[in-house]
Amino acid sequence: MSSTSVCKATDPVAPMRPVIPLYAVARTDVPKQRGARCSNCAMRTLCLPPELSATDYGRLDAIICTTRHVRQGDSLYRAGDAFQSLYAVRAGSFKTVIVHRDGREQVTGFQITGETLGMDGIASSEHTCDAIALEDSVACIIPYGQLQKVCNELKSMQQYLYQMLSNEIVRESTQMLMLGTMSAEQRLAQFLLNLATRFKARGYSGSEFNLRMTREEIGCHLGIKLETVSRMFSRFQRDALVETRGKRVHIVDAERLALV
Amino acid sequence: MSSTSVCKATDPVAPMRPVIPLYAVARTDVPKQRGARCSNCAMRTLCLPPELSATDYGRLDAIICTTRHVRQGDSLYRAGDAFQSLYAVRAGSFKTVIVHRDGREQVTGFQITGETLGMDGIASSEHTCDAIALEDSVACIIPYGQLQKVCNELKSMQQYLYQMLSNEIVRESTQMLMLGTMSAEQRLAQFLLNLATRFKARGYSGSEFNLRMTREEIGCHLGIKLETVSRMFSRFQRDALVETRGKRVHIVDAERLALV
DNA sequence: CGGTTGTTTGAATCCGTTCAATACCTGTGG
DNA sequence: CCACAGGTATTGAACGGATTCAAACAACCG
Repeated sequence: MSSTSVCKATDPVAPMRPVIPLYAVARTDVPKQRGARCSNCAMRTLCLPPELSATDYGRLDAIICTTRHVRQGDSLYRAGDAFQSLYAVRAGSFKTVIVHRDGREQVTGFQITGETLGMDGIASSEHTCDAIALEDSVACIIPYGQLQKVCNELKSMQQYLYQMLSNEIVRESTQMLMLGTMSAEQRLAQFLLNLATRFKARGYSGSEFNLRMTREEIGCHLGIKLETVSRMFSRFQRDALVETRGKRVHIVDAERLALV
Repeated sequence: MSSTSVCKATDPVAPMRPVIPLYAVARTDVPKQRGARCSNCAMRTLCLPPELSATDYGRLDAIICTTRHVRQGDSLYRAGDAFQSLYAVRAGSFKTVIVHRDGREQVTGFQITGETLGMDGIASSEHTCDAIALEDSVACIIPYGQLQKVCNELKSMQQYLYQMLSNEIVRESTQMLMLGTMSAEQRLAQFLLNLATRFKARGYSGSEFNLRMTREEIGCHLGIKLETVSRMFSRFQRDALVETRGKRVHIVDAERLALV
């Protein structure tokens, strides 16, 4: 999620191996801040195409020059906001939520370091969901108009953007499969294994981590009630698949968990 | 869905007002066929950006020159197939299905005339779902590589492609909301109203139409069992919201149906 | 330290599933 | 043309997984 230098530093777990060092980030909630550089960002392997030259990075540095600090619970953008930029999570984590007229809420995704936000806004020039910080977080601002210009000259970047959009489509399809066909137990198992994979890809432990979201937010993502989430955690504990203590998660037997 | 000249012509309902005339299409299942022309296709307002010049259309005609006829039940592409083209439905209709290792199936969407297929394949150069024809259908083949070239010269087309991808993301988010938060009754109501809107946008009746999919396929899309779909149809009938006779649907009271 | 928020667990209830039987529709072949 | 077959749709009754409501507990913050 974040390096120890960022945010509240109350996390004694995930950053034990700070494999991906990040710049120190002031805790003040300054809306924008210069100084971010793609060219030497530790996250660049996650949000940029792999084969970029030094001059390519220079071009991106000229575009993505601001970051935004978002306090826990605050929004990066809200449904209805004019779409102007994509965002990359530089530190911390977010949830994206769509709210129906009648108040129904669905968490459409959780985004951690190196993942991208805001692609829903391209269609209608308006965001269709809220992006809320799960902890004090930092996002890189990627102005869409300028990104397009870069894409016109940098074909690999253009291709990468198409792929990111398509990836989001595939991710959501998978989530639909989960919501449409799986039991509460299976949904939670898949959710934990998916999170584990993403943490591992970032150099953190894939078996021990801290959840940044509440049981309610997990339930709202998986289409089940928070009580059910809690019951399933208890069941996993009983069956020696996962150990939990509050937000702390230890996946004991990933293989069996996948077969639930 | 299709004009009377296409397919089995067993549909006495939807094409009663053939507002969108289509070219006659031979019933033989020829894999590819020349002769399609974007410039004078009746569907062009649906799958292309609005403000194109004659020369712009000429460019597209040079690219999208083949169509493919797909028999009911046959696939346009399958999960694992190499991604090479996007597809636009020219006549008929399709469903897209993801199949989990364990056999679980989820219908991620239904595509009718003028809608687009295949965007899931961009991410990994492989399709991730099956696209199956619900009736004898015709799809325009849009070679992705060549489309990219056109996009590089035709900015409005490029923007449109980005928007189409984003639109798909938004559509899937909405579907997730449905799967995650709504009762069986509400899901079916929303589904029917959504279909009605799309038919209406194509010049057909928004209150009377024929379903092209079975109860099982509807259920598989809505995350409920086919028996439940049937029960909800019966409930709507009892409450004078919708009248059905097999695949024939008449939405009697759309306002109340939306409030279910 | 007290108040707030988040988590766990139990018991009763309910919605959707499962299993099963019957009816229907459509295309096929006698 | 009618009868038949096979897939599709409807309906009932019993069951079960998830929800609801409620209460107790734990963790966190000012």
